[in-house]
This record gives sequence, structure tokens and C-alpha cells, in this order.
Amino acid sequence: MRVDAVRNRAALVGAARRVFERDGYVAARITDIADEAGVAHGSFYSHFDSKQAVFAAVMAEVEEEMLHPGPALPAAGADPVAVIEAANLAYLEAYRRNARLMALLEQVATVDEAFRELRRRRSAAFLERNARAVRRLQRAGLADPELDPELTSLALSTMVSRSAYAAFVLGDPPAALEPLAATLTRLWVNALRLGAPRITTKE
Amino acid sequence: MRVDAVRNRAALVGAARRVFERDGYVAARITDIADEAGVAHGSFYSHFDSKQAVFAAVMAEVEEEMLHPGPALPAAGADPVAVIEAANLAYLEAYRRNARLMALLEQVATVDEAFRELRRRRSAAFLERNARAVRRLQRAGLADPELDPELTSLALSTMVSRSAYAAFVLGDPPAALEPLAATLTRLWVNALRLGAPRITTKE
Amino acid sequence: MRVDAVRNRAALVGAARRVFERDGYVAARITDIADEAGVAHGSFYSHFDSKQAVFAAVMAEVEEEMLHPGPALPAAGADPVAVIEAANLAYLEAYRRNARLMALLEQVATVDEAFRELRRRRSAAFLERNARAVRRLQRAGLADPELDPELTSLALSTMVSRSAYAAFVLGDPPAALEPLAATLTRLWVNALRLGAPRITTKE
Amino acid sequence: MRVDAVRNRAALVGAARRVFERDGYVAARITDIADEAGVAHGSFYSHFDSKQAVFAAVMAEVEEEMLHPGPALPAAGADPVAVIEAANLAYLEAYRRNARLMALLEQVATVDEAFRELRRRRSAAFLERNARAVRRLQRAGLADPELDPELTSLALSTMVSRSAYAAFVLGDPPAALEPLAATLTRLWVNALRLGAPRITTKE
DNA sequence: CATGAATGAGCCTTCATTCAT
DNA sequence: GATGAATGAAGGCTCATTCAT
Repeated sequence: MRVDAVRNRAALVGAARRVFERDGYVAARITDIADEAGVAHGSFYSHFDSKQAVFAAVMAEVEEEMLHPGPALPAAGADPVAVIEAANLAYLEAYRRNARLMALLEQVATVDEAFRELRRRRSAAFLERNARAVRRLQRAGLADPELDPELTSLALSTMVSRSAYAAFVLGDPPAALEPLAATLTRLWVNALRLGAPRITTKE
Repeated sequence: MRVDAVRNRAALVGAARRVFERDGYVAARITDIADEAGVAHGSFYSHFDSKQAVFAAVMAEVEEEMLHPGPALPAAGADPVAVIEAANLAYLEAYRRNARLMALLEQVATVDEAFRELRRRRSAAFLERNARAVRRLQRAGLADPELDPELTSLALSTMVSRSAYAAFVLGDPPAALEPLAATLTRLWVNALRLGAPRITTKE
Repeated sequence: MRVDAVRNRAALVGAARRVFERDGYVAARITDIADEAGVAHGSFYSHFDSKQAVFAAVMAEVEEEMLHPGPALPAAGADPVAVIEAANLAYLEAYRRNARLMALLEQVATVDEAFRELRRRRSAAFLERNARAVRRLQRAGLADPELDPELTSLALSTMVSRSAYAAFVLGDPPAALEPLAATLTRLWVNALRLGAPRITTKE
Repeated sequence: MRVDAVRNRAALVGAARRVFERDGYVAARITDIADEAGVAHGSFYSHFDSKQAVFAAVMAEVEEEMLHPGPALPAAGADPVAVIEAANLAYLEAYRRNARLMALLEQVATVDEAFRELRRRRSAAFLERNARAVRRLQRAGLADPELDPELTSLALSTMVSRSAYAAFVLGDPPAALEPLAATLTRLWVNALRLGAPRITTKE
């Protein structure tokens, strides 16, 4: 019976993803998920305690791709612009691939305190890392020294992730990826003044 | 009885706002709103058809302050930096004043198609106006000519409004307003290269 | 204000009739009647206590035409066949004119004990009269002496009124009146053996 | 749990029948039916969608006995009078046994379009069959040739079924069955002139 | 573990009736 | 009398969760 159990659990996670994507987290019913998975309603509870629990399992499947609030800033050595460009592109592609799931995460975060908290903790770590990168670039004389590193990290990450949301989730039809990536990268580079540090100094 | 009717309607709108802010849109029950307003449950339906309808009434109360996805870009004549600074400040202050309501709107937009649509239409008008401003600044040689006006408008507006959300709604405690305003303004100015038109030309 | 009062009462009765005919007695709401009459809901209660009460008022308007469960049997002197023929025709015409109201009465009688009782009392008087006529015809040697007068009265009245219901209320489209009248009259005459008194005697 | 399911469904149908008979279709509440059946309110919905649905199930139990609007006319070969007599008796007995249910059906037919339609379709088939029998008797020179077969079928069927309603449902106390059967049979035979075909010809 | 009916708390909604103006 | 909002009892229905088989 072990095999059945594993199979049913997987079926439930897959079904939950489809149902969530189709109906949204709030409107999704346990019943629908069980039906979609082709198992009895009662069997749901052999594997998950609640809607929250399946949702966590669904999210775990795409964990890595979607946790970041935006692309990472370059380490000191690399060519900053190239790194930002690559990161933006990668992020937008991942976002677009999981657009419906991202909308879902958005909804759940507004509805469920536990997920809101989880999300906050994860992005805090990320923002902190990015803030350190900003500081590093400033010390190296490569970025606008006037900018507050933490707030800059927040604002730019936010700009990318929310633009992706607007473009791929709200956009009907979804916006083209490449022009958006190009614009975001240029805005980011401009915003940090990565391209013109010495000139800035001259002024 | 005209007076009672007006009073009760107002009481319901006020109660709805409190209940929504306290429990969220999804968890709020008509029953709670009526109780909070001190009227019979049935009376709710004398004034509103549904939760959606009261929510619309609640929103109408703060309409103007909250419609914008971010600050407006300056008209051609004015000092661009000063205008952006003022707009950002005004926007952030309005946002902070209605922080709970903004969180609410966020939730409702993810849950209710009608509000999502309404929001889309409103921000579209705003983004268009901002895109025109970007184009004007580019023609005047004041802004980075490489930037796509529409996408830039989207990204920068998004950056401000979402940073406000992160700072005032998710932030615990809420972030300080002025450093955020200063950072956003500087990022915006940098991003457009408003402060360094000649330098851009040199490149 | 007297005039207004009279006018409103009349408006309510007329509106009630329309609403009842349109929606049926059970589904009709006081609210609908007041709306249809163009008066405030509360005004309904200035004139009537309940749905029953308006219904009684509506019925009073067509009282005479609709109370009979079927046509009356002839008095001794007249030509029995001619009298029955005339009565059937008159009854069917009245029924058809008020077909929707008759359907209504049918419904109310199944739903409301008070009207069921009222109807029973009224038709009892009528049936008794008819039974007396049967008895008279039997004594005069004009009708089948084997027939039980009361049950015959019931059966034949019932046949006419229920056929009218089937023809004009359930029938879609409503049946033609004259062939039905002719058939009912002939059945009635045959059933009583009015046309063949001597033959009956011979048996 | 299969056994429980079957048992509860049966309990609900039985309870529904009792509640319907006691309170009428319109006044019956789902709650009462569930209580009467001794199951939780929610369980009702495991088995039926609506009041209509249980009612259909209740009716299905006595289906055959009650579908006919009256007794069937004899086939050509048999002794027509004996057949009619037997059919009337059988019909009246069935009717009396289910008198309360018949009252119910009466009410539901006035209130619910779906059941009205169902009933119409069923009785149409029956009436057609009877009309064919009348025509056959007429061709065989055994029945009054002046009668319209369809309308005669309607009128006589109607007479029997409605008399049964008056006698057993409205009658308080219910009328005796046998005299009614005798009278109806004689009226029917007379009406068709089954007993005196040659005499009719003489006239 | 799977099954799927049973459970019952909970919420929405309707509508007859009242009543202050 | 007219008005129409307020009232609140009443019922329908949903759905997460339990549990006997």
C-alpha cells in the first residue's frame, strides 16, 4: 500500500496546483482537490491537515525559482551590468513560467498570516544580501553613494518583481519579456549610477 | 425616517471599514459588519447587495488618495526633480495614512475579478499619462533616450507603490517615511538620468 | 385623503391579481404586490392584513362567475337538454375568461385550509341543488333512476369544471371551447339518459 | 458505509413522505425532513439536491398506482361494462390508499412547473390510449358515434380522478368507495351509450 | 490507508411585519 | 393614511472534518 500512498499524495499535490491556479486559493475547496486528484474526499486528510498544508506542498515544488523578490546584485568582482542583466532575465523567465502560481502566492500572502510571515522572512534575507552588495559597490566607488543600501535594495527588488506581476499576471495578453528585461536592467543600472561613477564624482 | 436611513448607511460603511481592516476582506462576514454597526442583519441588505458593494462604498471614501499606482511625473516646464520629490512625498503620506485600507485593496484585487478589472483600468490611464511625460522629457533631452516610455512608467510607478506596501503594510514596525521618500526620489531621478543629461550625451 | 385611500386599495387589488396570475399565490410576495401597485410596502398593511386577505379581495371581484363547480341542472319545466347546453356554454366561457384566476384558486385551495373550507361549503350548496334536480328528473321519469343523485351531481359537475381546467389552464394552446361544450353536454345528457327515458323504462 | 447510505436514503424518503403528507409540499422544510429521518440536516444533501428531488423519489414509490388520470377503457374483445367496472374499482381503491399523496401531487402540480409538465406528458399518453378505445367502440357500433373521442377521453378520465379527489381527499369523512364506483361506472357506460347502441340507432 | 457518507457549525439571504415620521 | 427603513425570525445550503467499514 505504500506505493498507493505515494501516488495519491502526488496526485493530490498536482491536483491542488491545478485547482488553485484555476480557482484561486480562497475559492478552492478540499472537495475539488480530491475530485481533481481522483481520490475520495476523506483521503485528503491522510496526507494533509488543511488547505494551507497542501498549498505549502505545492509551493515546495517550485520553491527555488520563486522565492526571490527580484534578481540578485552582482558580487564585487564580476561585471556588474552583465550580472544584473543575466539575473533580471533569469528572474523574469522563471516568473513567467510560473505566472499563475505567482498570482496565487500573491493572494495567499494577503490572506494567510503564516505565509505572509514566511515570505517576509525569506525576502528579508534576500534584501539583506542585496543591501550588502549595494554597499560594496558604493565603497568601490561604483555606485551612487547617496543611496540608502537597504531601501535601495527594497525598492529595486520590488520594482522587478512587481513589474513581472503586472506584465505576466495582470497583463492581458502578457507583455513581451525581452523589452521588459532590457528596460528593468537599464533602470537598475541608471538608478545605481553604475555606468557613470567617475562622472558623478566630477560633478 | 430619512435621517435614520442615512445614519445607518454611514454606520454600515464605517463598520465595514473597521471589520475589513481587522479581519480582512475574505474573512469578514456580513453579520459582523451589521453587528459592528449596531443594526439588524437584515438592514444590511437595505443598503447593500453584497460584500462587494459595501467594499466599493468603503473605497469610495478614500478614492482620490489611493487610486494612483505611484507619483505623477512632472510636466515639461517645472523643475522635474522638485516635482517628483513632491509627488513621492505626497503619495507616500497618503499611502501611510490608509495603510490598512491599501492592504485590503491588495487582497480584494487578488480575490475579486471585478475589482481587479477596475484597478487595471484606473492604473492604465495613470501609466499612460506618465509614459507621455517620460517621452516629453526624452524629447527635451532631459531623460535617458534609451528607455521605453511605457515600461519605464510601469516599472517606476510600481516601484513606488510596492515599496510603500512593503514599508507601511508589511513592515513591522512600519518604516520611516522620509528616508524612503528620499531614496525613491533619488532612484527615480537616477533611473531617468534626469540629473545628468549632458553626461549621457557624452557617452 | 379618502380618495387616495380608495384609489390605493383598488390599485393593490388590481396589482395583486396581476402578480398572483403571473407568479402564483405561493410565490407572490407582498413586496411585489406593493411595487406593482406603485405604493410603499408599508401601505399594504393599511388595507390588508395578509396575502390571504388580498386574495379574498381579488376573488370577490369575480365571485359570481367562478364559484360554481359546474353548470346547473335544469329546473323541471324547461327543456332539460337546452338548459344543460346553455349552462355548460356559459360556464366554460366564464372559466376561459378567468382561466388564470381559476388556476390560482386551484393552487390556493391546495395550500390554504381556509380557502379549501370556503370552497367546500360553497360547492356543497351547489351540489345539493344539483342533486335535487337529478332527483326531480328521476321522479319525472326523465333520468336514469339507478343513479345516486348526490354522487351523480358530484361526478358531472366535477367533469365539467375539471375538463375546463385541463382545456384552458393546462392546455397549451388552450383547447377550443365549442367542441368541448358540445362533448360535455352530450356526455351529460347521455349519462343521465335524458335523451332516452322510455328506453330506460323498457329495460 | 454503503449500508448506512442506503438506510439513510430510505429513511429520508420515508420521512419526506410523512412530512409532506402532514404539512403539505409548500410548508415542508428540509430541516423537518432531516429531523424526522433522524439524520443531520447536511445529510439530506448527500442524497437529494432539493425538495423537488425528494418529492420525485417519494412519488416514484407509488408511481404505477397513481399515474393514471382515471381507469382505462376496455379493449375491443372484452365485455366493455365489466372492464370499466373493474378499472374504476381498481383506480378508486388505489386512489383511496394514497389519498394524502394524491392531495400532495395535486398541490405540487399547481406549484411546480416541472411536475406539472411531467404530469401533462404522462396523462397525454393515457388519454390518447383511451381515445383510441373510444374510437374502436364507435367503429364497432357499440358507442355513441357523435362523441369526440379525444374530448370524451379527457372528460371521463377527469370525472373519475377528480371525483376520487373530492371523495377521498376533500371529503370529511371520506366518502364510501363502492357507491361511488357504481355511480361512476354507470355514468360512464351511459355517457358512451354502451348499453343501448341499437336503440340509439333507431331514433 | 482508502472510502465516501454523516455530521453540524456557520453564513447568507429573504421577507412579512412593525413603526417612527 | 402614506412612507420606506428597520427588524429579526427562518431556512437554505455549503463544506471542512470525522469515522465506521
